[in-house]
Amino acid sequence: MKHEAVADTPADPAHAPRRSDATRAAILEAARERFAADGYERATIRAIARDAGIDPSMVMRYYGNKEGLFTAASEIDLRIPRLGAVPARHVGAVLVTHFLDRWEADDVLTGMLRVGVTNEAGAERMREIFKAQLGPVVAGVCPDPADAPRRAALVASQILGMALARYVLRFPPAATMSRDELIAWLAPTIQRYLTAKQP
Amino acid sequence: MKHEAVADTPADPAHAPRRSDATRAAILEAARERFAADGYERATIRAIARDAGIDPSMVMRYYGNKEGLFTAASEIDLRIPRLGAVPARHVGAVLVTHFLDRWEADDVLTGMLRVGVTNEAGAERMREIFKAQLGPVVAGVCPDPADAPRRAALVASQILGMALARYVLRFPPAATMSRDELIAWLAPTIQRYLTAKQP
DNA sequence: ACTGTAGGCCAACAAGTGTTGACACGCCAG
DNA sequence: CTGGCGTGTCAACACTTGTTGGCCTACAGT
Repeated sequence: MKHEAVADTPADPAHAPRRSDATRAAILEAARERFAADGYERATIRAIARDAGIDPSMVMRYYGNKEGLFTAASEIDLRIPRLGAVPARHVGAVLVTHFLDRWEADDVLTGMLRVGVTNEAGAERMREIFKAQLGPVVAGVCPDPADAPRRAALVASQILGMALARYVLRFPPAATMSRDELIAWLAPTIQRYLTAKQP
Repeated sequence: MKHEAVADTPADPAHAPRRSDATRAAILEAARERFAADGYERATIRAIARDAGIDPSMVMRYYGNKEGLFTAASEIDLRIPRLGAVPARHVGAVLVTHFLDRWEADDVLTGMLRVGVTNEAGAERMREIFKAQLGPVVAGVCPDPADAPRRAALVASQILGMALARYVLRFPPAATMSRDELIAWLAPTIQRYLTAKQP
């Protein structure tokens, strides 16, 4: 309880910059990489601290415990683009392209997937992220907002499935297929899930 | 090295039945459940042994080490049906239906997914299984055998993505959607991946 | 009946885990 | 200058992990 005032939410944007901000950022970056590469259990606090070049006890002081660190490290923005501007017939292709980009931009999404599969807190985090960020976008382009959640789930299943096969499991054909070919195959699927009438 | 003669491959079908076969089976069953529920790291040998009602050291004697146990516990048969008999236009629906059945029959596939995502040996195992069991079936129904691997990867991505969303991550809409509705949505996707001309 | 051996349990090992508390340095306000 | 506080290290804790070796029991072959 001693360091409570220090350890509590650093998310306050109006907070004065602290001298330790660089360390905090280094910890977070190292944590993201380790969680992405190893999953929750095998990503040890000691390894993360070593990567960040500091003592493991600092991680505890700044983030409370391992779960707190994970929570802080897994604040994810899918950065889904506005779909209002793109022609309704192309939203599938735009979405697939975006997710391929997003997945290759950094290893945050791979980490989310690795942790979400073996850790209930990670799974809950994924549900929140997709509900909050993909849900509204789907609701904006599908015919009847009432079945937007179902359509979003279908879209998520295909997007996540491809990411799983290509970036995590590394199925040879999925991992080596060209980006354009992949888009050509997946875009119609996503398009149909988004806009086709209920089968 | 002492028990080498006992610990070596029990897969030999012409082997005399041993008194310990019941114990071996109990260990394997407990291991499958634990791996499925907890993933590789959190499924401890001690917990598996407790479930099987024996001492942890027995696991070591019969399966060498944890990885050997996993190898033995993850011999998986997808039980994909012969598609030669079904009309070419229905293979998508048949395949989706089968995989939903197979996934709900036991928790072996969920375990495979949980372990494959965080463990390289598990990933390799998944690649083998899908290549050996899904590959030939796809090659049998798709127009040009040359691009069968790509089509199989696409099929796998959608199948695994749905299993991930529905059975592992438990996305609310994906987990609660009715089986028939799910088939109606997914079957055309699989059908297209299998038989449509290259886009 | 006797003996070897397979089946099983117990206790322990070394290593690694998350986590904690005490202590040292250096900055900044008073 | 001096005190307090933020930043950081060190050493240790209690615990769990995979794994090992010794010992006991009971069955099977002779």
